[in-house]
Amino acid sequence: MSETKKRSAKRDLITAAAARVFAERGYAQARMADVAAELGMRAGSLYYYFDSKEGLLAAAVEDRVALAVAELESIVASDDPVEAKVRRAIEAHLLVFDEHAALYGMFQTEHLDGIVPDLARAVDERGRAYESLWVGLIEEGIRSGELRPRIDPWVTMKAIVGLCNSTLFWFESDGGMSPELLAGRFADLVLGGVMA
Amino acid sequence: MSETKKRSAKRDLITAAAARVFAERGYAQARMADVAAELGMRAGSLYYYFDSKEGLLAAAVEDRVALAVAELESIVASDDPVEAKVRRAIEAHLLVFDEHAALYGMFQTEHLDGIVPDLARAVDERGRAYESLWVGLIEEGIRSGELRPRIDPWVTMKAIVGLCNSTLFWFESDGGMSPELLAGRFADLVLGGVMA
Amino acid sequence: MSETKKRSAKRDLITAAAARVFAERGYAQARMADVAAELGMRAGSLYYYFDSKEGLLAAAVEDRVALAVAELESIVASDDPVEAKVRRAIEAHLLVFDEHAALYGMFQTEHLDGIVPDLARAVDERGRAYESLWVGLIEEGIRSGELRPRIDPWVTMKAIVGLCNSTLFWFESDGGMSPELLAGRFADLVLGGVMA
Amino acid sequence: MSETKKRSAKRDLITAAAARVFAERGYAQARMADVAAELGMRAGSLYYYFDSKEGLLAAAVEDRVALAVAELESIVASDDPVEAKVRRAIEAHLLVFDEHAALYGMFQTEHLDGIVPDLARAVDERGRAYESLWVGLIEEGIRSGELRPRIDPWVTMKAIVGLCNSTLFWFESDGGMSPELLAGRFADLVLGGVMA
DNA sequence: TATGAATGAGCATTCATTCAT
DNA sequence: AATGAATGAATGCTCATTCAT
Repeated sequence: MSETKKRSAKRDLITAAAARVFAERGYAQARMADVAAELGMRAGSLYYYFDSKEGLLAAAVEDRVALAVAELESIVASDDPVEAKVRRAIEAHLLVFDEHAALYGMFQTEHLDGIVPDLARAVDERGRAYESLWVGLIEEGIRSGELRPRIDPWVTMKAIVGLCNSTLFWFESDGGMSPELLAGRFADLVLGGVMA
Repeated sequence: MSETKKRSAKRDLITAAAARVFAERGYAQARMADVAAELGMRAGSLYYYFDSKEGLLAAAVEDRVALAVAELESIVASDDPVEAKVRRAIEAHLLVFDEHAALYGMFQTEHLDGIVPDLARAVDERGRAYESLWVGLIEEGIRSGELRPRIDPWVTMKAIVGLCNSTLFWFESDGGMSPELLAGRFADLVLGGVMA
Repeated sequence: MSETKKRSAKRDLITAAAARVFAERGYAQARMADVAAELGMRAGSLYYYFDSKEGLLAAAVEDRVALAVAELESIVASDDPVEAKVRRAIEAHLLVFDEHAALYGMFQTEHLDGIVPDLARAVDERGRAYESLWVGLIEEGIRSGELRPRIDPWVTMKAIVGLCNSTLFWFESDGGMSPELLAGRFADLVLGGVMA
Repeated sequence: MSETKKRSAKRDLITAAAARVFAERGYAQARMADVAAELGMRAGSLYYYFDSKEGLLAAAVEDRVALAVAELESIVASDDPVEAKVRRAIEAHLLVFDEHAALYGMFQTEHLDGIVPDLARAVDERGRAYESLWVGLIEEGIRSGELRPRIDPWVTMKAIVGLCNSTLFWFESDGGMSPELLAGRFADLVLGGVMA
């Protein structure tokens, strides 16, 4: 049991390192030796914990995908007005990204379907679920009169999610601005636009 | 001259094919044989036109990067009101992306600095120039009173550009919606927000 | 006939260029394009004159190998005293080398048996004939009492020929010393040694 | 430490095999697979010990070049009469060649400057040092009256060194004659010539 | 006669993976 | 649990060679 725990802890260390390395250099450019070096180990040793590079990628990704969906689910289900929900959802999105930037970066930048098709499919499904929740939220706002009746819920969702996702390519929370503040600005833009 | 033209035309065919293949599978996963096959050729033949895989990537990218910057430049320099400029700029962005989706996709999804550092640097510079133009446009709007005085020009620029860039991951113009229409929706969102 | 002559003349130009290029870069490192460039042509054009790179090598070598043997033959057959014959033979050797340095350089420096076995065998035979003539000359000198009775004819031959051959690695007649002068010094050394 | 020793020992085995293969087939014609096969390994495995084919060549050559120079240095510095020094130097030359024929063969027969310029330069310098020692020895003999005053030290050096070097192309100590015996004959020739 | 274009075989090199220790 | 060593498949690249024009 203690052995098992130690092994599991080490696995976590490795997946974390892998997520970092994969995100930084790209999955294809990253070598197993790079991941191992990050941990002061040798490439061969990783195979004591994982079957393959793809397996390592899968493990690095698998557990953490569910988080964002669950969070958004609870936000949507709450009794807040839609405006508040949108604000909270955007903030939640950026906070998750901020914490797991390396991980989510891989979803955007890697051609995972050519590498780990099963995993890619699973991730895709999660993504669709996430998008559905957003669409539902927007439709709720339109129905309740809080959002403009003429906006296209699906396009709007794509815009908001795309906007949030794009932070992966440039935002670093240690760069002066907090993710919460950035989320506020984004929400302002999305809700009220820039026109005077 | 005719020979030169033919050669140049073939080079263009190859770079186009390369951009497609690189964008689809990712630069690292793409084999020279894939690019060649796209043209009914064999891998070795590509070396008659290009020195290396990296050279092919560079050629595929190089010439076309300047376009977007030039276009935005002329839009910003025009006499339109800022609102119209923003609308036109967003539309121009999406139109360029629609036409060269494969190409611009690579900028987002590949870790080019690890592969072709010089090219990556050059592309980066263009990107910064593009962003500067947007920031200038937003500041102009604030000064003229057309845009809200409290918005942060840089963050707003990042939001708009990120929003437009994110279409690379999902938008296909043959999917029912024209890029012009999508651009209009995006401009509505950016300018006026979603609140009723 | 005129056509044939022109073709033959061109073939000679090509073999000369090939000998030069092969000797300079080594047969394996030399590309057909290098040989062609030496003549302001393209690689493919050489195949109008020669079947293959090996054929080109063979042609470059073939005709000229007989020269040295024939010359030495006539020297040995003459009525001069052995000392004079040795002097003349050494000079002839260096003169041939000086004129066809590129060509003979290839015999020494290339692993021709791994590349053109038939040619290598033919060249080898010529070489043995050449050596036999030298051995005969030395034996003649011993018999006649002109050369020391205790020297080993074969080893002596190897020494003399090796000595002459070694000039290929350093001697250039435009470097200040004439091949005739060098031959004289070599003959002095071979005949009388260096001891006071 | 033991690990390091084992690794180093293996590296030596590989460089030895490489020297053999390179000398036999020529560097360009030799495949990494050939070198590996000589050791019962596969080509890829060599890269665990060396960076590249060129690196392997460099390693094969590097350490062993200094030997001959050092040996000649000590001979020249001794108190023997010049005649004895010359005899010893020739013998040393042939003995080194006999032991490392494969290695030194490459210096003569490969166009190393086109392949590993740095290494070629380094080897060249050693060669010049070696020649300088010989020239010095000959000048010493002339000054002391042991050698003829009229001989040209540099040409004489080239002759002696060239003579010794030429053995690389034919001499094999298991062919009946010992290198020591051959060296003796060469010294007789060099010192006293062949004339009766 | 010469060339531009294309080919395909060959080879160096990389790297995930295995395995005895 | 980890490593050093070895492997083999994959792939970029070179270059002799072919051939239609």
